[in-house]
Amino acid sequence: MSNAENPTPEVDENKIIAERRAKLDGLREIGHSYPNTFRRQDVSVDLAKKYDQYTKAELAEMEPVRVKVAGRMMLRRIMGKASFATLQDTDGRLQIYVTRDELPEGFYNTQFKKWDLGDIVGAEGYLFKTNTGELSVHVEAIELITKSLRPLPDKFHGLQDQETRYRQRYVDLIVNEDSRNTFILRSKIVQHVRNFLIRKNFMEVETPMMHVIPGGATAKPFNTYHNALDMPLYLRIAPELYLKRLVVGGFERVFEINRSFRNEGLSTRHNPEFTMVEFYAAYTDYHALMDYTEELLKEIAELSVGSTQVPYQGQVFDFAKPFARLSMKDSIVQYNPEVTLADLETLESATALANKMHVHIEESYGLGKVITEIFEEHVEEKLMDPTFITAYPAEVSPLARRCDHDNTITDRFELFIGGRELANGFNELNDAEDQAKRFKAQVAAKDAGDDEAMHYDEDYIKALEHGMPPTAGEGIGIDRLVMLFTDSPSIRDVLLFPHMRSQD
RNA sequence: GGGCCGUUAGCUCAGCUGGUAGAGCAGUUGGCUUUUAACCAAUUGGUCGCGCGUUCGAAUCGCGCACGGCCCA
Repeated sequence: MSNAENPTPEVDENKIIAERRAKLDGLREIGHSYPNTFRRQDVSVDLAKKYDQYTKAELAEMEPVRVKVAGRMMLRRIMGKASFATLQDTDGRLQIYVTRDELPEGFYNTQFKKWDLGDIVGAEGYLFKTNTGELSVHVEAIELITKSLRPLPDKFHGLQDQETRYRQRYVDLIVNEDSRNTFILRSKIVQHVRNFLIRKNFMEVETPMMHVIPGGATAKPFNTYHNALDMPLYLRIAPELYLKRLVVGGFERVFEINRSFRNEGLSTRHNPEFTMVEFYAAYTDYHALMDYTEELLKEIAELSVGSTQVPYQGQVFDFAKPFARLSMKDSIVQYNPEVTLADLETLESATALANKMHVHIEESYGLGKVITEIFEEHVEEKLMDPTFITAYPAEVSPLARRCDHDNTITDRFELFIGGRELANGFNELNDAEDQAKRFKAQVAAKDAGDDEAMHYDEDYIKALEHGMPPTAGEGIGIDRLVMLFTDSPSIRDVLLFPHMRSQD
């Protein structure tokens, strides 16, 4: 709340708001503002489910169905001594029918007709159907529960302005049903992910969001500060290293639906804070995780769109068949016919290829990094139907276990759908000595100027030295998942309050 | 960071090659007891994102900035 010396300036007052404030003053004078005494007993969707099946005549003949409803008044049609209004409650809308002669003397003209669209009202009465067959409440008592001081957007066009929809999501949610449905579905998807993992015997945990050493991903962190401890802290870039400490501790199957923070630019695919789920399972390998992922996404497809054929921005992705599984090198060859596997065998040939394909590389890159850059530039965006890319170079996978028959690559995969990375999983590196070496290589890269490279996490090494059972772990981007299954072009469309630049 | 587009009434939008701003909805007033974006009549409402410039005159042209959208890096 703003403090007393600095009251919030009423900068954008206009005539409409002034009129509504005057109406509120009138309500206050009769001692009837912002009451919390109305107890709603019925909601629109339940009533529709139960009673929409009856005809006007049937409803008129049966024992009157008494209801008590509440909602925001979205539409109103005043026809002299009677009116219809449309109330919007949690999941739907319901029409009410109000007549002058059934309300207390004078109430209809001096109260009801002075209420505004956007006001929240409570009404009691009985159900009936109108001549045009709409289930409605014939009102016998009605009251204003919450006065709204600001006008709603156009009742027909809703709120179109993207910026206002993001900045004032509450208005967007009131007037745009699509937006409301997107976030309802997001909630269901998150719930499904949670239930899926619990069904697979994972345990949900919560680990620190403020890290002394940011780890678990290559990304720039946000800095913060603990005053009492007089120490710098970082907002987590990933929960990975804490979750694996838990596996060391004996919680062999854990997951965390986590908010993580990365200090990078904003785009249609990136928000500085984002949600993912990470899960780790001991005595399992990454093949099993790919199987889980297929199963989970197929279930979410059916939950979200009722089909395994998922439309996204004019395309359709197929979740019915097993996802393609392709090594990174094979994918480069498959999607770039002019390239051969031999081109990817040595640093020299791969560097030559990168130059030929206009892929930017640095002197310091090893073969694995060069191959990864080529993959990211010339394959990723072509991976439409769900595809697992496997065999990631060890050089770009500092936390993944090396492949038993080729120590330059790791037992790792990423899942791509619609040209976007959606998940990342691998057999976890549980060799403390190898992990220590990889951290040192990361620190060297950091010293050489790579500000996304990892720190050396001594305590994590200590944990691994106690012995971590062979484990596979995976992270799935929840925001991107929701984008996919709600056919949303921008991550901002699936974040209730996307980060925006300050308006001042 | 670069390119393109946008910003006009509370909302949705017009506003041409420069002549001082309009509609629909919402609001206000009146009419209407089964309406459906109700309807009919009258009516209020604007720092044309911000700043500088060109011009007799700028919502309109130029430059800069802010915020947003899309594309690219």
